[in-house]
Amino acid sequence: MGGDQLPKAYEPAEIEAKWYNFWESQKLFRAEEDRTGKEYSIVIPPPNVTGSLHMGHALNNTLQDILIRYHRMNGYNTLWMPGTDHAGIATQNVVEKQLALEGKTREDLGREQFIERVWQWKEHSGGVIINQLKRLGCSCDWDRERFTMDQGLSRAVREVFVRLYEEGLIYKGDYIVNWCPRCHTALSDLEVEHEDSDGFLWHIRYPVEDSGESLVVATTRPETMLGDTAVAVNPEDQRYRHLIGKNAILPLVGRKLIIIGDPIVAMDFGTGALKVTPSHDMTDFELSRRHNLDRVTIMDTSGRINDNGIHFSGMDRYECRRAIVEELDQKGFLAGIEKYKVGLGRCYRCKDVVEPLISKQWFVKVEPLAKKALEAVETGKTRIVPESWTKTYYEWMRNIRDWCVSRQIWWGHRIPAWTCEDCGEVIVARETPSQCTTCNGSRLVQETDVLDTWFSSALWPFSTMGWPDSTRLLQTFYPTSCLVTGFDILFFWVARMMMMGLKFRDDVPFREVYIHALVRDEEGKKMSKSLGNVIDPLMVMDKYGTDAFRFTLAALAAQGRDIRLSESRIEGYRNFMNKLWNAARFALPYLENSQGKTSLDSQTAFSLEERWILSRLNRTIGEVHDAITSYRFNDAAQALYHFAWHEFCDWYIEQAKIPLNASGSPEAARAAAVLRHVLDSLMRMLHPFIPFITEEIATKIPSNGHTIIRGPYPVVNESLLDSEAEREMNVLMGLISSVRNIRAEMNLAPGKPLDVVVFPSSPEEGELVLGSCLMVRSLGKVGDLTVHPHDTDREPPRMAATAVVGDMRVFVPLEGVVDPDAEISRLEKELSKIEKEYDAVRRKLANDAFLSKAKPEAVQKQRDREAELAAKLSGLGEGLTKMRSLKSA
RNA sequence: GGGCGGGUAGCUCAGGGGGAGAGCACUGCCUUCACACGGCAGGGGUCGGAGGUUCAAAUCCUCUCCCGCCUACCA
Repeated sequence: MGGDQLPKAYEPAEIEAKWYNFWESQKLFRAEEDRTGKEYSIVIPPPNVTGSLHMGHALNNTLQDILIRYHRMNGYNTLWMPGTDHAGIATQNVVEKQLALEGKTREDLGREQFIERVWQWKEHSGGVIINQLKRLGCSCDWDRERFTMDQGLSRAVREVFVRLYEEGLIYKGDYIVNWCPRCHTALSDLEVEHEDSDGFLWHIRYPVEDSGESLVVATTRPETMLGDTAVAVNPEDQRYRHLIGKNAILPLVGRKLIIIGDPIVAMDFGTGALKVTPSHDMTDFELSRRHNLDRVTIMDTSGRINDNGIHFSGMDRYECRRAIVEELDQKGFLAGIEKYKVGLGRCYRCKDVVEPLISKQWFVKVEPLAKKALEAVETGKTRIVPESWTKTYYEWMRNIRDWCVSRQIWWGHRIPAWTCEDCGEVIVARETPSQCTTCNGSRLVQETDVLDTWFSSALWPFSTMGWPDSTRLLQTFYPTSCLVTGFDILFFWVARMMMMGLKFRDDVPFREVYIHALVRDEEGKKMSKSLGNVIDPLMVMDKYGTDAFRFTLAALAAQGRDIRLSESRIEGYRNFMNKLWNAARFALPYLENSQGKTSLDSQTAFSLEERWILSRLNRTIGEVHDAITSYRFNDAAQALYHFAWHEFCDWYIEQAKIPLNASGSPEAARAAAVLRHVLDSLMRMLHPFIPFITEEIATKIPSNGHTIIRGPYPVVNESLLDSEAEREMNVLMGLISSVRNIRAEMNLAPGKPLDVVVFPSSPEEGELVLGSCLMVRSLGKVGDLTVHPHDTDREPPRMAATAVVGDMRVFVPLEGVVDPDAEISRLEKELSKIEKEYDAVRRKLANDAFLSKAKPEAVQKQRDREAELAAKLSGLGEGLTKMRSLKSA
């Protein structure tokens, strides 16, 4: 034995690298598109090419890998489709920052050169995150890696755009959109982050023409008054209704503003009068459509006041605000200022304050698409887990608004639309047209806008599989089995994939969506670079190993709750890895010749301890299976942790040392066979969670072959479930624990053997203890173990510590060893605890209402408990009485 | 304004109508031939607050107070 020279502590680094290289080089992650049978597929939420692995990725991809590895081991033809997203604005910003360091702007380079530069950057450092995913152990089918801007996906994007356009589901028009003055592009509603910030509500007096009256309006953005074209009041408002139809005069500018009545105006907010600035406010834009109002744009795309801004023109928006307020004040138009929490919209990429601005944009008409996406979830074609998110999904789908898909940036899918400079015809086509379809002119100019990044992401489940071609891959793996994602992109991505999948594949993109929590810091804040509260997953993997990290994430991934990651938790699971490692270090030397000698099917041959561990093993297999298939990763992790550490290591291995050391005996061979089976099953069960250490250990088990990555995954063997063995082991473990407790509480030396006398409550129990006396003596450090026959007169030892296990009495004779006071206080402590419980149970059983109304099982349970507690009380009570009398004697 | 989730041991979190759980931290003993990243034995909680339903409530209902998130055209 001991041929293996395993290090005492598990050292992950080398083992992780070794196995990942092996798996990848042997193509063990490969999906077989031509194999029919049961399939399981997941498309990865493509990380941004700009990205480096953060906690969100780590969690997301660990969970996917668990599902993928689990199904692969269970014999499924498994596809995990990997890839990255071009991340339009984000990536463009990164490269622009690099240019800024060289003192250049993208305009200096020009569009073509700039895009070339982004591609260079992408080729050069865009793969970082892929390597980090490999480091995490992700078993993606890397040969199929895709990129949202590669040729195939670009083709899919154009195909979708053209078809939607042809069906009238894409249109172009002047609308007010969220505009980022820093990124110089429109943003979708979703790309705007809202926050409350300290601000003011300014009250401004607008004189009413031909009357001595004036209207006071309230606004948080006084600078926009330069673009006012109306004043609105609620038609029900008695204060103002007589003014409707008259004109107000815009201070400083002198423009006439029609006073309109519209129910949108809240009478109880501010002054009840609303200044209307159609070009710079979403609500006001709506009002202008309803009431046919003029629109005056007073700001340019950088947030500066334009030529319509009289003498304020050229000012920055905030500079203008200060100047206007000052001038209004000077000229007596300022009626008041109050402090107010203003809702600000910020660009989700650069955090600059978004400006509502009118511009020409492309929109997707989503209502018809949303309808089907809604139905698909309602009818269960796609199931959202946890279910609570379905409500959120419905809510959004029902109130969905058209999707602004054009972006005024350079990096992305350029919109496949051309305008004829001769006749003005707009041509939308899959391929670049050479001449105008209307006038045959050849002066065609392509649209400069690109598409929202999420447009291509929306096609991801089928574009990655070769669509619009009808490929084998699509036929085999679409719809995918599951999508794993965070709720932060439920609308951005999940909802849109649903719409596009149903539209273009006539089927849902995935049968299930598992929505996991967000990883937050210890204070519950979202981890982000700008907050400086990130825990770097790469650092964690370096320090604790990938397996420990993955197991932590799985253990914390309870449904419907955010994860607050703390390093101490990871450390705890690192220790678990070490525990597994050392269990293997112990076991492996015994397994050299164990295979084949004992069949695990012949239950009768096993010892009680073996029947017990095999039963517990199979129950755990069942629990883990249930947990994984219902996305309760934390339950699976906990069941495995508990079984491995507190059943297998703490009890089974400790006990197995006895037969194993009787080398050459049949008991030794059988114990080795069981040890081998349990260790092997445990590694296989754990493999989806912690692939590296389990592969290392499992492949060291003699005759196991080269890898467990393709399974099989353990399945429950019903014939090994053994409630009787579990019950009996509980008695024995209770007995051993009670001896240990006496030893510890009475400060007896840990190494000192204690004699133990047992009064069993039945002949069977006596045989049970005798049958396992080796284990009891070894694990309890027992010297002489005396089991009194059940049916004889039994006199407890004169001076002994007492314990009760079930109905069994346990005595540890302590004549001359210890002060009775120690035993008295130990018993008193124990008794007071039990008495409290006992009283509660008796009160319950004395309650007629309980007896008559409660379920019979519940009553019986309480009766059983009462009996058990009574036995304990009387046993311990007797011991106490005796000890007291001995003391006084 | 609307919606969702959460407030359980010092910390991080499970549980979700009938005996309050885990990990870490803590206390005591132990360097026993797999593991001190360990073993054994312990201590610790009126389950945010108030009502209600029930024989029985941490768990269900109502109200309430905090915390977080999503969403919204009260400027």
